[in-house]
Amino acid sequence: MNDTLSAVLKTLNERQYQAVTHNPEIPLQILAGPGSGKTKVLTSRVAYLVQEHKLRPSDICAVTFTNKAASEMRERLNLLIGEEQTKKLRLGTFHALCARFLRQWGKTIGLTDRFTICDADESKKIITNLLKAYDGQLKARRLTLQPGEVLSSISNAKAKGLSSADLFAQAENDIHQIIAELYASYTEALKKMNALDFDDLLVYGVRLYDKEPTLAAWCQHVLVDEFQDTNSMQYRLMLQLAAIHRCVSVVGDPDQSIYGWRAADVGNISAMQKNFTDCKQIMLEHNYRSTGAILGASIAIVSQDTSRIQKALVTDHAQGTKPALLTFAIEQTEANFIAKEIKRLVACSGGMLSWKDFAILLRFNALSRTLEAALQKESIPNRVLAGHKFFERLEIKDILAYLQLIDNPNYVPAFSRAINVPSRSIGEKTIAAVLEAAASREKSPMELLEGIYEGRYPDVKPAVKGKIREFIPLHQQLRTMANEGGAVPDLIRHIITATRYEDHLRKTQPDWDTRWENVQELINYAQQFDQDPEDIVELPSVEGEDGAPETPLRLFLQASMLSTDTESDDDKNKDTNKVVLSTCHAAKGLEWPVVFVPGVEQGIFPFYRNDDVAEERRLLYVACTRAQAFLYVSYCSKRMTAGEIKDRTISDFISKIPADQKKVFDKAAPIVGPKCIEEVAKVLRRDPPDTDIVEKATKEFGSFAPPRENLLDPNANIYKNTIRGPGSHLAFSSSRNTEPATFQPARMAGIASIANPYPTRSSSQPPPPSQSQPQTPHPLMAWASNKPKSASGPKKFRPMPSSSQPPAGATATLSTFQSTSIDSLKAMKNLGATETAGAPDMVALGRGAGTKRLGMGFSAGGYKPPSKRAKQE
DNA sequence: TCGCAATCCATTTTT
DNA sequence: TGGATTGCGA
Repeated sequence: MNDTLSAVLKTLNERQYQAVTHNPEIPLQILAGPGSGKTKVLTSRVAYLVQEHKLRPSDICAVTFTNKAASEMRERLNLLIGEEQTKKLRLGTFHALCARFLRQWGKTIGLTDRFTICDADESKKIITNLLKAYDGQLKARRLTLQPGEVLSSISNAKAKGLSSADLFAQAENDIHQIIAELYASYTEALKKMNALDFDDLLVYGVRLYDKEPTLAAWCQHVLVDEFQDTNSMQYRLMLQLAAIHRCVSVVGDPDQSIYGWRAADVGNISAMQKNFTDCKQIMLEHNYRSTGAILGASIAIVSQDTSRIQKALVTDHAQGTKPALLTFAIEQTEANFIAKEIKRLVACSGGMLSWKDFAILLRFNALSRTLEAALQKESIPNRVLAGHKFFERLEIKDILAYLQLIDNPNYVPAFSRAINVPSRSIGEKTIAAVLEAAASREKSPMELLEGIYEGRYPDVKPAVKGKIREFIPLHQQLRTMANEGGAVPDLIRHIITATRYEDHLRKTQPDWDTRWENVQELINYAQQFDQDPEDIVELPSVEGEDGAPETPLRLFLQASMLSTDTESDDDKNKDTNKVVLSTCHAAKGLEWPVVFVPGVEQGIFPFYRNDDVAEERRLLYVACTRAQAFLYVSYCSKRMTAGEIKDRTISDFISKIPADQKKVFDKAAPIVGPKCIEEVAKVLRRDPPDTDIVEKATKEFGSFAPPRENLLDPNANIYKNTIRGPGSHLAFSSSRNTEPATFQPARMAGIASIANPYPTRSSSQPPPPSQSQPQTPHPLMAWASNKPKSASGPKKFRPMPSSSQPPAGATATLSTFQSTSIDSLKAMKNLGATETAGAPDMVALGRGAGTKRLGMGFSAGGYKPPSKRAKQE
């Protein structure tokens, strides 16, 4: 066992240690509450298996729920067992692992190795086309059927292992029957174009091991993270992988099961106990993340679920600040409050908290609009987690379509897209004609076009021959390049040159410049991928059944299709100091010192379209348990819904908390004084801020008191009575009635800027004293002096001027690391870490409040929120 | 086939 | 309210 691992083992509590070192031969279930260090345990267990039990990494299969979790695990393991070993692990999502297995052994069940992975968008398009055949029938019966509906029904069926015949047999009405029929024709369509959708990866994976169980012989140990969110196909896969050696470790938390809508089945936890009768269960109930008060409130919420398995959750942390439960008149007020409150906490903490320490967690993405606007208005840098994904952007899909088509000329979605990009005046009609003609000759659409081009086949009805003069030779060239093992970046460059893609973007897209940058980023990604391909470890080969050697192109396409969050492997985003806006779902597994959960209203929590109320409750629980030190739950009495302002009521999840537990929330935002901050520093394991700064700021601020009155009045100046002294001119600007700002000259430049956390946008206000202390800019200066952007100002993210970077050599001290973070592992490894005195490293506050969505992750500059058409088609 | 304008519609979560 | 879809004319 190496030093790093033994150092980590020493940091574990008894239960954690027990879990890590548990006999590998005996199946293990770890039920781990939020913040109980489950990832640490799982990772350490892998390391332990390798180092103590001498398992070969290539014989270990570790499954995560997201790619992000996989790369986080990979990163931790790099430190624990070294990159060399980590690379050999079979680590990834079920989907990614299955893709790998199927490439290798797919022939066993009649798949070709050339299959294309079809993403949800493309699936939807296929369904939309198939649905057309039912137009008349549906209309006649006055029924409507959305493609999305059909798709999710099919997806659900697949996740449960139901065939179209099964679905048909179960059908209770016409709609069900039609869906079952569509399922059948969809399956056939995919088969014809040699494509697998996401669910198919699992379905065929299971089929593979059903047919050939020995193919799992390599697998000495299976580990599954987020086990409560596995669906029945995934569970079956786990069983199959474990069938031979029966060594399994899973980690999960039934309270955090929030993917039922994706056919996840918590029942797998008890199913596992039946399948492995000797299964050992270890509970991790010690929370290292949150204060007692936050845990108390969270438990008060989740324990309303009477069917829930009782589980304790304890913490060593202080009770801390009570979570706030706030009411607002309307969403704008709520959003404005949150923005101001973020600034207040940054100020009151003397800069110990910075933008990146705040998260606003939402039930659904659309709620972010008001908040983005409010943050923007306050010049608070922010980013939307998830949002639009890089690989879903129009310009990226255009290029990918060409690449997919080279790899698989039968893949209709790629064909339909590439053929008319840039526009060759080949529309829907023509494409339909080509597809039909191709089908009748049993050729791929590309083969047919080549035939037409060479005059071997007659042209189709809307003539196409003249329009493909350049397209066909281009395609042939690309195919040759690819077959000869050409590098993907070269292929892409060839595509964009030959199609004059840049011109095309310029002509068709208003924001062509950022799109063009994204294309460049795609090339970069491909380049990087070429040098450092994942999946290099061979799976055992099967006589005569192995897949063809992977071309760089195929590996690239597979990774692209399966990659959702590209940001994780992109370091650029890691150190961005921004407030995070995220859905509650996407926040799973993450934590922040301060968390806001707005919109806790009936209809949103629980979401009105979800029948599974218990799941919605757990979702709120997940959101609340992300918070380390401060938690704000809020709701509005009115909210704009469906274009109309409607009355709203507080969520049952809050109002139905039994009376004796009601005190878990405070009806007002907390008073954040020096003592509170000291406690927070402890919880966050950070150095407390300079008491001088806090004291001075406190004085200037009066009481550090939050707004306490009349939140229900949309025009209320909620800060009016709580901020005194120089701060009093800082009228809270709600939507309309901004009080006239009477400026009081700053007394001392440095302090004034601290005391002025709420700069108004009023034109009567002179510019803040920003240049006053260039040598030692106070942390708070950055935002305090951050001039509001003009209303129509550029939305682009501007990189920080180098002058505001942290001073060279400023390294975080050991104590600032959070105990279980990657950083701390690095720290343990790198014991030479420099200690730096004093100054909190908060200088790097971002300027310019550009919203940057994380999903794209590639270009550091210039992402614009997706425009209407960005969504492509 | 494409671009613009009128119209309609209604707010989820993601591998 | 904004956005997405549909329908029309060039």
